[in-house]
Amino acid sequence: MADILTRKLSRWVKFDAEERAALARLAVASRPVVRGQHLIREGDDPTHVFLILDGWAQRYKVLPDGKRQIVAFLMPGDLCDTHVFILEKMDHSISMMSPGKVVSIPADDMLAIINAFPRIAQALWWCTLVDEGILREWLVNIGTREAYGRIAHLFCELYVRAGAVARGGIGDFFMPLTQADVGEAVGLTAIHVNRTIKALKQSGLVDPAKSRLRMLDFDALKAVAGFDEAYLHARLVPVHD
Amino acid sequence: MADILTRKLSRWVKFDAEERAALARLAVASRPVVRGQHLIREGDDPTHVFLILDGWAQRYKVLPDGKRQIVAFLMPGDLCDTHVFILEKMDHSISMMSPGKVVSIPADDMLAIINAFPRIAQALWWCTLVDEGILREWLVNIGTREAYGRIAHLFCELYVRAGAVARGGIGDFFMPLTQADVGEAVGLTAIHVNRTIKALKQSGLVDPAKSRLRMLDFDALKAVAGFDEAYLHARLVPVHD
DNA sequence: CGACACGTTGATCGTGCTCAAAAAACGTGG
DNA sequence: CCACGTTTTTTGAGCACGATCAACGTGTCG
Repeated sequence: MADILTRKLSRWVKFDAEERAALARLAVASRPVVRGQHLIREGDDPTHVFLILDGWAQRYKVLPDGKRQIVAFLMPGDLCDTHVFILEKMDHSISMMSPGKVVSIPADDMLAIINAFPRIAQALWWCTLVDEGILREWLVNIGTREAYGRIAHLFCELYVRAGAVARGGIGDFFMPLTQADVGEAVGLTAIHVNRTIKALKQSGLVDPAKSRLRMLDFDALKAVAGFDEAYLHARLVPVHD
Repeated sequence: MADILTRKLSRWVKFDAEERAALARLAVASRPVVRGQHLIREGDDPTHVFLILDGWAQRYKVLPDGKRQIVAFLMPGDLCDTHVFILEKMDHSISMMSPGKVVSIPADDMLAIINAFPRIAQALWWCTLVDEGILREWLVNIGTREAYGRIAHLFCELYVRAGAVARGGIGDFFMPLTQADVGEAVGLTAIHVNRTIKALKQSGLVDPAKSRLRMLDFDALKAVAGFDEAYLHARLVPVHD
């Protein structure tokens, strides 16, 4: 169960037994978290790194006028910034979007494993670079696409990242976003998101149910989104849930 | 001249003589580059890291329909992704926006210095985290602010990052962006950027000249932009140009 | 069963886009 | 140094995507 991190990192680097053991040791003390619970808040001094074992989280910033912008979604296997603890203050918050399980890894443990296992360090670097790539792609998404393609693109990304891609481009996966969340992620009003999703539904591309997204025609969705998954730098076998 | 990197990194970590020497050795073989010249292109296999010694560069992605999105501006002292070479393929391009000078650092040299000098490694991490913070802030900017505040925010950031902030909030600094560049960075049409800059000018906030931006009232600009520089995680003395 | 979160819909308004064109600034070669 | 082409800035008019305001439905859980 708790080897999600190992499985994720194994996409890029093949580990030996010792490395696997070291990774497994990181994730021993998991704790349950409820929906809406914060892992860390803007302004906090980060002393730990969080590993999501189960559930989805969101990384976001709030403006003085109350507007929120979600800047990332975190899913099982994702590590919240391998090195945040270098900074003195978080410049954003992270909260759970669904109940789940997380592990808090002390900075020292993180540094120790990085120093002891260069191949693990490299895999973690890979993750960091992929996260940055995702951030850039979100910028492209918000900056250049209009609502229809923008939401389609987000759905494509989540589908791939969730490791849920199935043959035939038809499937169903856990996706605990409210329409308001989608809006805050792609820079649209919840109302407009609602209308746009309705259009996507009517085009026979997706069919959102409670906390799930049913993918009806992934190829068509990719086409309307202009989705090219190269930026995810995925390799080897995807993780399944 | 070539110690810009050292000066930048010294914002966060104080180096001893040996560390300074190692950093200086990285930047020996600089080469001149012209405006528009590419340092690396999407799809390339990155084998080097680039250090900008002089001039500004842009990091961007192009969509099939020809739309461009600039995802970062790079200025003197900036390193283009300490670890890109881990990836097999660039997912974006980097080109010069002005003539300048750059250094190509082979991956091995980069790794060597990181392994030999933990404090340098830490400073580079800091840079990476700041770059990510900037990316997140851009997302917030495009996702939540409308044109006026959006462009104001970009100007604030560039002013601070250029190390040009002067007492009184009045000053003048090198900023080689065309209005089209601004548009591609913040997700607006060049035409709308033009009208919006006109408004900023008429409000007495800024006054753009050829390749320069004259800051007329930084405090007022910060106010309309909702600019909070915490995300730049700056410390100690800023670098001056 | 009642409260609250989430989804859905309508009507209207406005920011920013599109298309079109011209003026100004710039760079390059004769 | 001026002529010329190119890039950049500027302006106008009309349109559309998405925001805003205002309800109302629907589901879920205590």
